[in-house]
Amino acid sequence: MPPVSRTERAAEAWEALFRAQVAVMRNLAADDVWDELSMREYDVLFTLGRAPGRRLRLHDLNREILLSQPSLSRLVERLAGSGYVTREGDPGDRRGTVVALTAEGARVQKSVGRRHAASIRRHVGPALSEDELDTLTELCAKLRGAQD
Amino acid sequence: MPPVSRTERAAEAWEALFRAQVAVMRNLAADDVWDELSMREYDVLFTLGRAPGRRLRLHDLNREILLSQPSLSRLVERLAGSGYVTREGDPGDRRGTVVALTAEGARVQKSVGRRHAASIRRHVGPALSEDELDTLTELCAKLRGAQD
DNA sequence: AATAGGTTCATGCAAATGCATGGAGTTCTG
DNA sequence: CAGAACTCCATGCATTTGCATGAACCTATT
Repeated sequence: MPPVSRTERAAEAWEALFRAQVAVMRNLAADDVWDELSMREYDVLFTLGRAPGRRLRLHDLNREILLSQPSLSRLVERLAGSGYVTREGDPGDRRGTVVALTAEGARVQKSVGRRHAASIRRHVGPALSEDELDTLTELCAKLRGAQD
Repeated sequence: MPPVSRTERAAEAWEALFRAQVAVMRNLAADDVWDELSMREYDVLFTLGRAPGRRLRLHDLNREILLSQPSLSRLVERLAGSGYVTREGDPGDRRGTVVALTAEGARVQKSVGRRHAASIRRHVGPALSEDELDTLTELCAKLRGAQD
């Protein structure tokens, strides 16, 4: 067996992470829980729900969501049209737009989230031991923390 | 500290994996290596390059690529227009379309792939130790293997 | 062997996405 | 403090995507 360089290990790890994400995502997407919200819409509402005051600047939201700035702008526009979020100017920086989760948005997020969590339990839970799940969480957090 | 259920561990692990994927992906996308191919196009050419005979049925390709069947069909159509792949009927199953990497397609894939690998080395390599990279690879492979 | 049911792929069409750009506001600089 | 440079967001426009559907083919049942 030839020696494996750090570069090769990094490439392997990323490849494995990416493919695992694709495989799991496909199964999660196939589960019948996305009747009220698309996955991306859910991601936005979920991220807002975690934020202090259930509100975020559009720009900050954009750092969590893998979507271009104009696309996120329009996704939020649609969510506002559905009554799930509101958009108001930031008094502290008048360029900014603050996106806030509404009560209805929180309700829908929780409703979908409950079913989504069950879906994750089914697809991810049985794949690894509890220790392995913890290790995976730790390594992914570390990897994420090292970005930019 | 309250006890943590298996369901919660699974949700945490998936959340961490997903967020890490987003963060790394963002950095990889920002690197200046995508002038000849988009990331999705690269993914298709890369996947074909690994396949036996550098060719795959469209349906099999679709299992590796996170894209709907019609979208992949048209992405392959565009790649064929660029001369990077060919499409021919499968003699064994005349419903099928076999997508094959051309020499030019392989050349472009390698050219982009070299720079992409360097990009991965920079963004993923320093984040974890070599043992941790190996562990991450192993856990992701196991997770992926447990899907469907 | 005929028919029903399933599989694989392509196409019409509406919706979503990204890029380029511009306007409004903020911060930096000399 | 004037103006240049930068930041944040929205909009026009072309491209890409997904959904619904249909055509062609394969397979199983009787």
